[in-house]
Amino acid sequence: MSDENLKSNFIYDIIKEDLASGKHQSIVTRFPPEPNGYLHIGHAKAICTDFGAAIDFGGTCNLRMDDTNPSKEDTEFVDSIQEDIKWLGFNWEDRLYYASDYYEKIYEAAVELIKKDLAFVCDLTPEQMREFRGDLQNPGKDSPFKTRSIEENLDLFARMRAGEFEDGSKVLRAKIDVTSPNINMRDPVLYRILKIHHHRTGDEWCIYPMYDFAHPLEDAFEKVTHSLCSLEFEDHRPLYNWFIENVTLPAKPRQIEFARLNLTYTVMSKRKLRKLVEENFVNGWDDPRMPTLCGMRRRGYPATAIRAFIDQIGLAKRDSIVDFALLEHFVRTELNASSLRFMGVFDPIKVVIENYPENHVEMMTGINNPENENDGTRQIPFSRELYIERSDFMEDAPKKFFRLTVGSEVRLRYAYFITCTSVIKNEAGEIVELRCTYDPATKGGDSPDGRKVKGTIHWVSANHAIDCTVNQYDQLFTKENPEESGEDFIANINPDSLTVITNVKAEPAVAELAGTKPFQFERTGYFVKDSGSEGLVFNRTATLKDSWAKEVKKS
RNA sequence: AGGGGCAUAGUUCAGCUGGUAGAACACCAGAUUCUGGUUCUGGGUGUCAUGGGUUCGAAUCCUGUUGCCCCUGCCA
Repeated sequence: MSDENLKSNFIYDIIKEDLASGKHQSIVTRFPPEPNGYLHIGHAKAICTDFGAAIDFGGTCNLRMDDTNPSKEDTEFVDSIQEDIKWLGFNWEDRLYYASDYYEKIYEAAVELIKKDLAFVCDLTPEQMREFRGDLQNPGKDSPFKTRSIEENLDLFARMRAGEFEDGSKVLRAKIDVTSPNINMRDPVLYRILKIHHHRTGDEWCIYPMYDFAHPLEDAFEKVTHSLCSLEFEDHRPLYNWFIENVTLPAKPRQIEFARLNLTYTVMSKRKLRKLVEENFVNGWDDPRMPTLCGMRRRGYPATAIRAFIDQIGLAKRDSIVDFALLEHFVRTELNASSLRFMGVFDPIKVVIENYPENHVEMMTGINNPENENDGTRQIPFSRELYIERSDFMEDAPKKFFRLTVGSEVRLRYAYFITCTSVIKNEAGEIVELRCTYDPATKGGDSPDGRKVKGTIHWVSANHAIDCTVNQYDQLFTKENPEESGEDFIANINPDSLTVITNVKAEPAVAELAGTKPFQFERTGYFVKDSGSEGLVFNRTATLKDSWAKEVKKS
């Protein structure tokens, strides 16, 4: 990519500079997820940033499972993570790495620090360590074990590895500065004892390195040049650099932090997402209302839309909340270009065309996708009895209502002009049927006399309609920021985030074509077949923009 | 209170070495349209957090202030 077309952000500025100055000939980045949960749209920002920078500058990006805490991790997640990244369209080729593959080297690094008198084995309990650490106002105090000899530390650390001590009884700590105003520098823990089975190394290890120690080493082993992470690690950077300086390493990576993605009407933290799943506020991690990548995939969001979205939001250091409408914009843009079109009636009223012959059926030709001729056409059966959308008829219609009212003429898409002559109601006063007449000369939807109609509405033939089920998804939360001013986000869950409609009346073509790719129910929205259901079950990906709804809201 | 960060349209971001601000989305108005969709045209809605300073000239440089975020796991 040429420089002019490159997006402008502070990280790209740094990379350009490093390349121009000759500090690096080419760049290496990495995406380092911990395999302890499902990826969400926030991770997509990191993925697009890490892989994207490598692509834009002709470098490489590694995928690295940061599996240093066996108590939380599982192979289930290493599989789903790879699936999601592939789906987004990124390729790590043969560069799939695991922190656990470096355990021996990380151990050696710890030994090197001990030998340099820069690390020691500490017997303080977690509670004691907290006391000794001090707090934001007060400096910490040295551990009484900090004075152990190098030989004793070497011996003790080897025995920690050998499994001689119980979980929590000892840790290895760096000797830095317990009085540092940066709490991360107050002799941080390097290794802890965890007699837990690891999903890859099994029972080979009972001591595991902490993130702060392992991460800079992993980056250096892989000769990562730019290690991109989120803002909360800014305070850890001095520690990151301390390890890079004090351990003998093949490279000196640079950590750069950027702001995470936040989106309106959703939550992004793992803890909160887990709560939604575990307490059944949603139906699993891939529930289409979830901001997880698997959820969005099931919802029908195209990967290309997510990438375009991430591209648009930019990269910076300030905390922000991106408008969900921007994501939807890219989803609609993508889907408008690629979706098949069908007609489906969600809330039917029966229409009888009084002057149309009984038992007669005509086939009308519909265009499958006006944005792409190659998608061809289909045949749609038309007959005397039809269904139209309840909202497409009004008895006392305002002037701007361009749909069906008594005495007005509208076009039935791809069929005829019809005029409503009367309304039939039940005892409760509800409309149960509309009687209409059609103009035979308008077949196909055009009038030979050049007469115009203000509205075009969709329809299905009552006898030919097939029933399908539609999951109508809406925002999971009622507030842009569900945890505004410390509110419990659970209290702001939208009770109407899912509406299931079991008897949507659809044209027959839906049965054969709608399962193959995303489609649009014309005038309604975009849909995909639900991957978790049998039969004709569709998830609403997004509604179409609706300027009439806006008009109604105004008055 | 200590440390680390961040403040530019409603929102997310551009704005390089100083020349009174732009994009996308959102929003408003109109045109086109056999989807009230799409497309097209027009509209900037801003004390560049704030006070002071340097300068002919400051969103850009210096400085004071305020606001917001993060940090006291043997999590990452």
